[in-house]
Amino acid sequence: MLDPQLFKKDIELLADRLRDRGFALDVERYLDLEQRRRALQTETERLRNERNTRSKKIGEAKARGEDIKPLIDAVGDLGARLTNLEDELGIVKSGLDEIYYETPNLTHGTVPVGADETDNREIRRWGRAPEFSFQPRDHVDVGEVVDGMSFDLAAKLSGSRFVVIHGALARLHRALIQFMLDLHTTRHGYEEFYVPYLVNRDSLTGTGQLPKFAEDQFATATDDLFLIPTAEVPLTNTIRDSIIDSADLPIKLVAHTPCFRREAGSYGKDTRGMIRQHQFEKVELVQVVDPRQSYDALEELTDNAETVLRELELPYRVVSLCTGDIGFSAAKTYDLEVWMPGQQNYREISSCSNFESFQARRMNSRWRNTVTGGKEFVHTLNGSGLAVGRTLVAVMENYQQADGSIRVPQVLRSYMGGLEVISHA
RNA sequence: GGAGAGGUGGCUGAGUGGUCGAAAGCGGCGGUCUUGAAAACCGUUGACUCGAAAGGGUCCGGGGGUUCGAAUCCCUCCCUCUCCGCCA
Repeated sequence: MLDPQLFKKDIELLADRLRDRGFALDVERYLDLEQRRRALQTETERLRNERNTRSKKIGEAKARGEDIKPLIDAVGDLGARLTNLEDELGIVKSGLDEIYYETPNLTHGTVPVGADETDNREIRRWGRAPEFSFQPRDHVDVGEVVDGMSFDLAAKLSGSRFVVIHGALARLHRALIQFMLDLHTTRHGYEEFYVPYLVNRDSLTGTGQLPKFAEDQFATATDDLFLIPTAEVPLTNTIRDSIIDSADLPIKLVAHTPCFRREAGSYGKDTRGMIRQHQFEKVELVQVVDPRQSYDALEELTDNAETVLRELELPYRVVSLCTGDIGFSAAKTYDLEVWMPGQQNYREISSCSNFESFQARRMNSRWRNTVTGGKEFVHTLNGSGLAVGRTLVAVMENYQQADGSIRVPQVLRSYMGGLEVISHA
């Protein structure tokens, strides 16, 4: 949520800035609602004041033992008028809330302006694409050769966009998780968290998935709970409705969780393999910081995620998402894209964002500024460190050998009982 | 799932229809005393919101209701605790 003052002070300027990211702010509707809100609120508060004053007088008169009947009669239909006004005000306010909660964040000045992903800016590249003396397979074929991955079996159990992994490949998948968690907790200063995978409406609203993106969430039928689309939701919401001591900043959290996404509207996209699944594992990094440090924190967090790829010796590039491609809640986002030999292309494997105070305002998460003494909104950040399923895919494709076997990356061997090559799951 | 007890300010906790945004204690802040500190004593101390200010409004788990008036009464949901049942 943006600062409502931005709407009040100069709505046209705001609308103009939001246009960069392809969002059409309904200025007319806002102005109409805000004008009515003002009038209704003033009148409602005036009537409440009158009711409060009269009621207090009745109480005083009763205490003195006077006849209060005439005073009660004099109140008349004040209560009914007030109820009507309050109802009307409530409707206008929920209209305004809709605007506030469904308006995306403003982007940072360094974010490239553009319409779609073709306007994203490449920041840097690391590593060199491996050269093969044979035609490299994609991960589906590699998985078939080592017999460790089944989409048919998953379809029988659940449907499309699921996978069953077994044997040594399943262990490799688990090794990636352990490796990532150990790296971030021992070298990057994050505290490991175990969190619920089902969260309530308030949590999803806090981080920005609701109300606008309800169709992307898996919801339970009888309880108002949702499967988390990312550990960002439970991790970031740990600071909801709280005031943080400045000495406790920055807060750096990491968790491994499954992530559940309906992938509504991506029916024709990435249907082959395990690139886009309804369920996947992710190790997520979250930082809560002093607003003055949030852009330094974004660089640090991005580097934390990159370190995973460098340690795994997977070639990648860093891309700054443009205004037309950046997510709803983010002020600035770096995507990490890993080289996929099977597709001869870079594919997103991590997304690192600074949300500035957008989530903090929704969550009412503040810190006590020791200099000014005031309570101010914190800045929140998060990033995948990394998406485990896609990392498995990247390892399978980059480490494949002519016979279809997979070399185990050096840093993972201790997690694999010393295994160096997976030739059959 | 069944039975019961609760949810009040940073914390503990009083308050069962009216001058209650709320006693008291603890904690915090300021002061007196002290070389300094502790103790003691005195004072002070909730949040949000509208307003230039004066001042107004809202908030006693969430939502709804009764009433001129609700922390207090009623309904409903959520959460915590105790006992029983079930269970990884």
